[in-house]
Amino acid sequence: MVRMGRLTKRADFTTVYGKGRSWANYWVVLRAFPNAMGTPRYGIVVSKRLGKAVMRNRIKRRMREGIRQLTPKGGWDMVFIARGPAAGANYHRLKGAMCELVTRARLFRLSAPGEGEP
RNA sequence: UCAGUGGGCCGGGUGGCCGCGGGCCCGCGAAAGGCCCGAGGAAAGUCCGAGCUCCACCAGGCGGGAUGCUGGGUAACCCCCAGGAGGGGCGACCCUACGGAAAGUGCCACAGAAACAUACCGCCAGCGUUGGCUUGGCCAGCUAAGAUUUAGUUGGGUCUAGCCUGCCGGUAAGGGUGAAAUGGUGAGGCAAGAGCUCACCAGCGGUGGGGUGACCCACCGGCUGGGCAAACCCCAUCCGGAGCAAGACCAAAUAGAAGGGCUAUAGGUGCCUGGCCUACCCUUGGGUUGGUCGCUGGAGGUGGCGGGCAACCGCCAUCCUAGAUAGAUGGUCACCGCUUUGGGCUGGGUAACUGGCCUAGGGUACAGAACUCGGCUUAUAGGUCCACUGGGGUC
RNA sequence: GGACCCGUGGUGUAGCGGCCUAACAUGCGGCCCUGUCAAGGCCGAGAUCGCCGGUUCGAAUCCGGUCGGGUCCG
Repeated sequence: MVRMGRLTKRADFTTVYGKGRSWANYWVVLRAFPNAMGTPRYGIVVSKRLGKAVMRNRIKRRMREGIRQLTPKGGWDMVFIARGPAAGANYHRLKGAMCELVTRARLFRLSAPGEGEP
């Protein structure tokens, strides 16, 4: 994931948290809010409650890989928050959970249909 | 072969597809392309010690902290090595906050005579003494037989012996306790006892010898009075404080905001003093909360030679080996290792036992650099190597 | 990343090395009071003092280690 496509500042996270809508399932919470730059940006939150540093880094790497496989439409800031059961989920289950949330939020690009199924 | 002790090392591999960070080259370019590099033994806990940066600087004191057998190593250390002492183990070997209780203060609950000052109970009876009782002798009086005398009885004013009580004295052996009781055991000795004497052991002091030293060995001497300093403390040695969110620079931004103190006044990183420095300082409120540097080549790794018992040190050669910043070093699939459980086939051996192949299933740890090193501590599936100890068997 | 603080009944706090078999408040259970509830009164239960070692005759307390919570920084 290129630097431009990431949420890096505390303020960006606060904005998405405060003003954005949210969707959730058993593993992941998605919060999203439109931005002004026309390209999507992503953020990942893994709480310290999910494990030690090795476990948290593994979850973040799997979620980054999941985001890389998605092609949503631009102009939105999205924050994926891992919930407790995500610590025990493998990559495919996490990707499926993230795809489901993006589909429900109708953030997939219209020109690339059929990306919904994991 | 079984059980164990000490030390070292490894801690998955190969391939496909899709990706990430950094450096260099080529580009106008953070684009595309090419080449190279990219987690650990603990990266962890942040428990010690340093480098580095800032606090303007210097000196002294107070306060505080740390260490604590000896000698070395090191930049330094609560680290490491070697040795001593004490303790544990049959042994290889292991463990130890291991200075001082004759500098002072404090504490030692309950129990106990008593917890550190010597009293109490008890034991002894040589000498003196108060009172009482008993036995025997002596003396005096009375009564009976009556010649001195004998017997009985009364009285102690006298002596002796014993007992009780009190004072004085000799003792520290004994005193159900307690975690701990004034050296221990045995023998002699004594009025009773006691290192009072003797033998052995433990402790103390002295002399001589060995060792750099902790300490050890030998001889001699007199005779010995508790524990706790991870209680305050004393002694010796060491330590200024904070920490890379240290700190420096660039850009942007609010506002020239309010209050207070101003020539010995304010400030100067725990406090005080002195020198000295700054001229403005302090408090409140507000703004920025972006980028670059610090940032990775270092008490560095590997090999050889030399010194040293060792830790380690010196010289030479050679190598460059992570630098992220919502935080890279991966995701996924397949196969193979390793290990373990069950089943089947099979080899060696009389047997106990031991090996090979196939198949089904399980497991494959602890854990992620964040300024950098040296240590310590803690976590860790499994595997492997070396040296050694004890028991059993065979030759 | 760094610097610190705290662990004692369900909860919030006390607690001189021996009087600790651990105190107080609140909460909990039962009884009394009341027509009923609250308040009040009486009684009771509830703690391996986070865990593991060490010092001491003796540890909640002193000293190490470890685990779990929490706070602060520019």
